Amino acid sequence: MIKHSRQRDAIRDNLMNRCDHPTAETVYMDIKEDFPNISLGTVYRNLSLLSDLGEIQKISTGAGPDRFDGNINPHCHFQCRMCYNVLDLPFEYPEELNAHASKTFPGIIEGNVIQFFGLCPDCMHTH
Amino acid sequence: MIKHSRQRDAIRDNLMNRCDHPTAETVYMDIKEDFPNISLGTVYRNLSLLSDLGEIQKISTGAGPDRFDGNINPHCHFQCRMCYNVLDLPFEYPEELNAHASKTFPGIIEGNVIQFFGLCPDCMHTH
DNA sequence: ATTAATATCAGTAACAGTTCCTATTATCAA
DNA sequence: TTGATAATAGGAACTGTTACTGATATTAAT
Repeated sequence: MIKHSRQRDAIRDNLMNRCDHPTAETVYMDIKEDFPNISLGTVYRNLSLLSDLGEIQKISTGAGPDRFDGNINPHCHFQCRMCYNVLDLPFEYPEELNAHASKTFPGIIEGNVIQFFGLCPDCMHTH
Repeated sequence: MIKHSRQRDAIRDNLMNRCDHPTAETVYMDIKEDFPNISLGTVYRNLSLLSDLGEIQKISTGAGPDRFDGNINPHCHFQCRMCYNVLDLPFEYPEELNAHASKTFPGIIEGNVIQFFGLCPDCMHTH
């Protein structure tokens, strides 16, 4: 049974009201302004819970810490190989991929993650 | 300047002669049979180097340690959410994705990673 | 409203995976 | 050969994350 908590609300709200893809540490620093005593462990625990509940999305890129996204609509992410920033990709998500892959796979495919990498607009110009 | 090393050869050969997707630890244990004194750090350093050189592929799934793949042909991976095993998906790789994404992205897209998740054939049956 | 049960908390220790450091050894060009 | 230096073994250190603890907050039942 899940009980309400002000800290969890603040974490959810923080993620819903931003368009970037913050790390747990970033969320922690932000929320500290309203909850000076909040613990980093609490942030991790709730980000993990919200992700399990499907309210937010966890993004593991393999470069640096995990990121989190309040937007759970299917979309792709891009990570810059110079600044490691993560951006949304505004192109239409290829919904048919799961069905396509399922045809030749003897297990059960439940979902997929598509990540692009390269140079972000900023790093492309400054380099 | 890169010098030759027997340890690096062994690491490369190990990856090339297997079809699964071992962790650094697994490669380390395997190679220890031929190089009893090899260091885990050496394995990590060379896996990272070979990956940078494009001779092997690093797979970060966000669940458990990174995996490595001696097959650098474009293909997709599947990770089981129960046993965390990583498998190759034998379907035709959607080569056009980069071009598709580039149309609406103001940066430079250099590559992409597609990962599927769900239940592998083994866990599908035993559950 | 009070109470009892317990989910969540803050704080901190522990943990896993990986990288870094140092003195020694192996490789290779001259 | 020999000299320069890349690579090594071994282990310490680091980063990101999870687990543990006793205290606190939330909820349902009285």
